[in-house]
Amino acid sequence: METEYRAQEIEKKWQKIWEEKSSFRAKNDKSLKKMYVLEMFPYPSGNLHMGHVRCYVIGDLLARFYRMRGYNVLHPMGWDSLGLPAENAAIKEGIMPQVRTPKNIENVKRQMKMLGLSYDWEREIATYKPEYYKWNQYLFLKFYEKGLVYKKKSLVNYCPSCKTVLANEQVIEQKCWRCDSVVTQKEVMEWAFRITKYAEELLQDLEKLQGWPERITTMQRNWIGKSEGAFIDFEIAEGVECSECSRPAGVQMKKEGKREKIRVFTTRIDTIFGATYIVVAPEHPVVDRIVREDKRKEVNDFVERMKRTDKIERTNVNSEKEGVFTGAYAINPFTKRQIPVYIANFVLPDYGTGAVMSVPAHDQRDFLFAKKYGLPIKTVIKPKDGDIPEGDKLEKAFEDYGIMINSGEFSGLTSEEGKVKLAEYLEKRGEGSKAVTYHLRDWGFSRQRYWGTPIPVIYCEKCGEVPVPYEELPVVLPENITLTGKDEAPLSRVQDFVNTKCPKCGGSARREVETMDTFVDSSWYFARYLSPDNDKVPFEKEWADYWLPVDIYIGGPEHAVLHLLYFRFFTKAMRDIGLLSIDEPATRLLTQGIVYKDGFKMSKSKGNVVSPDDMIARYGADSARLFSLFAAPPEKDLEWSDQGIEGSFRFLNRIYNFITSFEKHFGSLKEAYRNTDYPEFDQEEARIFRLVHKTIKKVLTDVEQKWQFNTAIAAMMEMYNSVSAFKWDLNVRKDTQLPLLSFLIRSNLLMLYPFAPHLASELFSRIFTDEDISRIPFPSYDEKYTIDDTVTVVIQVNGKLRSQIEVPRGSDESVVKELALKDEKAAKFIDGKSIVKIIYVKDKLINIVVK
RNA sequence: GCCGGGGUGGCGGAACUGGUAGACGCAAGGGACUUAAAAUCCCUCGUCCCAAAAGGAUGUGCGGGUUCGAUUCCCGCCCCCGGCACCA
Repeated sequence: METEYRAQEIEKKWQKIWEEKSSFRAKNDKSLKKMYVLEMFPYPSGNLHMGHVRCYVIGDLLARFYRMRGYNVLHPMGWDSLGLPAENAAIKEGIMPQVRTPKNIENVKRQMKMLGLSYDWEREIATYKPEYYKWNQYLFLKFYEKGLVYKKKSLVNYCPSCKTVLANEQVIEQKCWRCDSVVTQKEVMEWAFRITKYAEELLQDLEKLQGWPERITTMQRNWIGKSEGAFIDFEIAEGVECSECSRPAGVQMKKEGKREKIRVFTTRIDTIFGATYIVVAPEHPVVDRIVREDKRKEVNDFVERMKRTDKIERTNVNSEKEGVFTGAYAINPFTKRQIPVYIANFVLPDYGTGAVMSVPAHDQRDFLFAKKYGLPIKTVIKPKDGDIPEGDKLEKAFEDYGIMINSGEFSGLTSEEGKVKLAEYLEKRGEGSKAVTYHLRDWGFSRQRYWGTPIPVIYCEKCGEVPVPYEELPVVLPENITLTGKDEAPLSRVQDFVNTKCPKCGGSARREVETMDTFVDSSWYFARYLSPDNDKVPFEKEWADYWLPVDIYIGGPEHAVLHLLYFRFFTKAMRDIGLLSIDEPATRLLTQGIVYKDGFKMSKSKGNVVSPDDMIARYGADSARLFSLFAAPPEKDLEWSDQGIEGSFRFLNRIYNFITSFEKHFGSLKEAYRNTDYPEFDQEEARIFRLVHKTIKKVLTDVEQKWQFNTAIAAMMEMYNSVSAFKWDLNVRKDTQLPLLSFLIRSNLLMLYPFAPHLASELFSRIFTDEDISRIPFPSYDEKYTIDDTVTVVIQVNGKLRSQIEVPRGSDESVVKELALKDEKAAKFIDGKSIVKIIYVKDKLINIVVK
């Protein structure tokens, strides 16, 4: 490619200048209006691809733009550098993550610098460094004190071949991603964050996130899954004997003489008169207490089988619903009838109360179960405008709201009324209450892995579980370890690490050997950028109060309910321990679309990666940046196109050639700059002048308000197409055209700067000044120049476009009407017909309706 | 099944609060320059009718509706993408 525009040379030059001048340092100066632009920090896997590039280029565009708009911009970058890929590479290749990670970071950082991304590198952070993860441990301890961290028993994914726990992401179609063995479930003790404590606030505050895409807040809403209903206590019936062995059903009397109870959760308390059986989860602790002796073996077998069954399979909608009768009966508090208690696979132990009342007439799942096991079906709701067959004649459950029937004194109420009345009734009698449940579960964050943050807890035989004192932080990951991938928790093999002294009694004790989920690291990193070097606190409140919340957060939508939920949770938890005073971490969220290549998401494993290195070598960073922004609106997915980037490259070339063609006038152009009207402009000059103002307006609103970078670029291209077709004659019309051209070029380069900063800086410095464009205000426009004196009015006949005329702006209907009726083209469609009416939209169109 | 988002030329995509559909770019075709090619520049480019032009018809997933006028609003469908999914 032969061209005068030597992108690589120009880019190298400016990157060096920016680096030497530290051009993009954010100022810790509270008197300035601030703008915190943040991109989700990457896992440094070694190489970037165009998917990453797109995200960073969007952030960079905004960061550079807001600097020009006069903001004190914070635009930092760091490395999410703990986690499984490095550990697995270490297992495979024997290179320790401590060695590999800095190398990967170095390369990615090189690529970012080659793209000309304007980060404040002074604030760089890396989560793998003890100086960072020390604060994960600090926050753990603070949360621990607040009761936001606890240990619980839970089911996790486990690979029997690798003898290790796997993260959800590592389970691909129920198989271990590394060895292809079928993953099983294992119940282990693990550490968890009490995120459920914030369920309601996390849900409510979604309202505040007006600057987030609705689909993200909707996904979070669904994930939190609030469900309003009631708890109802069912007493276990006494004295119901087994018909075969005559033994009483289970142990019904507790010590205090109270009866055993099963609490169920329902959203349809209005159907309770139709509850003909109870189903509890096989894991439910009550099962063991109520099971009738003759059923014990059958029940135990079923429970054991369920424990072995894969959780994913068990919770699959299509799985066969099966259950076993426990032999016990419960008393329906409204009908007072004894109804059988079953255990079944489809009742989940950790949702609601782990027990449900079954109303087969009004719940399809219960209906099928009842049919299968021959349980009674009783209709208690009828449609508001019709009748319903008796339960045994139903063909499927009637699930809608309606009118209560067969419901004693409550018959005749609507479902809605019944819900309120029945809950009140129960509450009064102490047999239940209104209740709310959530789908959201606590966040189990223990990982039986090496490359993560050690959990700062010590187990002492005498004192039990003891948190590591703050002054002993960080608990550093030991390096004298060989990673084999065969152990459960690699740290458990490092005796120096495990064996320690109890901080309380000084006796011998053992350290926790599990590490934290890396989502912990990314839940608060946005605040660490504010005080990256502070070794006394995770971040200084002073600066948090100034910089936070993040104004614009950019990243992929795949984090909708993972990172973005944890990130919100941490913000609230940190607020409650006094570290922050904000409720939400980010005001505006931009989720950029995925970059595809050949129909697949661009990724290393698919082997369809387009490297920024190649693109930069061929076209330069500015072309790569421009195309990333031009190809589609930022939120939309995009197919990478090699031809597309060529188009962007051509555009930059044309700008370069156009501007440098005036090289001998550069001196006078600098002096001639002027952005106001000239009475001496001829019509064409005035048109160009106005076009520049219009383009500034378009670019400004597209970037600042609409985040539509593709149309902003299109507007600049349009302007270029017009001005390059214009016959410039700087010799004859020097007095008007020099200032016009100066205005045009200056505006053009300043507008281009956030998109293609190197080229813009280069040409700008050749003509105007060496000053950093970041400090020059973005061009402004004058509204009066964006409005033309004349407008095109469309002539329609019966709504169809027939002709168009130029008229002065603001022309009256009478004037336009006269012109329209005289119009030859339109006349053809009017002649011989009668005019019914005429609609005139000022400065837009005139529609003549004829018959 | 439920919840979101979306269907516009050969392709990526434009279109203000209902008012010229297809901006801008890519690809394609033709031409200029060149010994030739690349690069660059100019022209054409939704579909159909007409030899072509002029002109006309038609056209924003499908079918209806409201309106002088609908890509935009309403009703009923179809399809695609993403998320959740036995949630009681």
